[in-house]
Amino acid sequence: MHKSEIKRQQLLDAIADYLLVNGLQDSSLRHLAAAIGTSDRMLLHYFVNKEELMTASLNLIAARMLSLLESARAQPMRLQTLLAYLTEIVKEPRFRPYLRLWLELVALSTSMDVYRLIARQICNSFYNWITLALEVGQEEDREPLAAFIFATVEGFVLLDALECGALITSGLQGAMRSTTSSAGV
Amino acid sequence: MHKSEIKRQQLLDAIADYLLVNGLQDSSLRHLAAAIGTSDRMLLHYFVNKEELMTASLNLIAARMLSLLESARAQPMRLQTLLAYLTEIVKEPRFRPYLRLWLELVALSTSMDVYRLIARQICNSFYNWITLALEVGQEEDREPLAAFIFATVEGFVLLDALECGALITSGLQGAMRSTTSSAGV
DNA sequence: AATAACATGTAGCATGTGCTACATAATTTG
DNA sequence: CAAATTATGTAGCACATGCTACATGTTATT
Repeated sequence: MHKSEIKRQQLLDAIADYLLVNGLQDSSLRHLAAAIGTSDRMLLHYFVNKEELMTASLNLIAARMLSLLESARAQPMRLQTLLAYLTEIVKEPRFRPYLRLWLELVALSTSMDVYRLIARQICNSFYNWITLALEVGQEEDREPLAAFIFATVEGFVLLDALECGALITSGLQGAMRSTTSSAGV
Repeated sequence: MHKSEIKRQQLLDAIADYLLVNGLQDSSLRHLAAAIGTSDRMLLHYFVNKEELMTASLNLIAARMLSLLESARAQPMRLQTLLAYLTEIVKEPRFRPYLRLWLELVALSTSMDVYRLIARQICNSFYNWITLALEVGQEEDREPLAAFIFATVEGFVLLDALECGALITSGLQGAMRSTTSSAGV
């Protein structure tokens, strides 16, 4: 790998860190550059324009996120256990920044094409992860239940962003009740 | 009500419409003004600054949303029925713009203080609405189940923004299975 | 060592944005 | 009707942003 390639990767890494902490709003070239100790001039030396920079950074973030997910893989679990497990994970400091950024990506993807692709990609990573992490009685239940868990957990991510911790706790409790007995029927 | 108050309300109404269609990204004073047939100069004549304008518009949107929710109220339903009902509602054209905007509000609220308050407010409207729309066997189940429904439906909103219709359908199906039998235990 | 390729700094342009200053038309009010 | 208040236009400022031009140092290649 050429030296410039290495430098490029270092820049991307630093930018990814910045975006995870600060979100996508305060990410002008000058801000980014200042935060990682370089200049806007340099960023445009290593990337053809801002769009390429952002795409590359977000792809890196998506990749990191995927490996984070993989590192959190355990034995397949039943619906209830998996839900509780994911609810805990969602609140972990190492996951939260990624989930926040993902939320922002989804929200922005409706009006900014650049973000849609990556948001979808991360969406698929999540869904696939859940699909494999789920232990089901009948195989035909797997995909629907995974999608259901996915939605519920994403709802928790959203509530977490609003700092509605109480609602999450209560919500998980609700999920438990609704899935143990026939409480909801 | 003074004439200028009326005009102010008309402007707010038009701006609310614009925001619901175009989101919060392309909402510079000049854009807003052009879209509703006036000038940035006029907007700053009726509002002290952009922040006040946005706050007022978003409050109006929140109020509209609340009355939309009220108009969708029906007899209290059991968990499963309510989930299916809400899943339908989420996709309705008259609701979708509000949900999209709400998603954007939540995503931005982590980095922009202005939006946090309104996002929380709408959050509470939703939750309260669900709480009352739910029919439970035991009263102690109400709040947890409401929070659970809330999270799941918000997850659907998020998936809807990504145009993952298939996942929503599948997810609802999963919710059905998990709440009817002991599939998940 | 000479030359080419790359790295980095300084300055600036074009555009967009929130907002203001100053002026004039329109309307209300005494 | 005169005066005061309100509405609206035009111009522009100050700042941020993506990006470019030009120059100069720095490293690599022959």
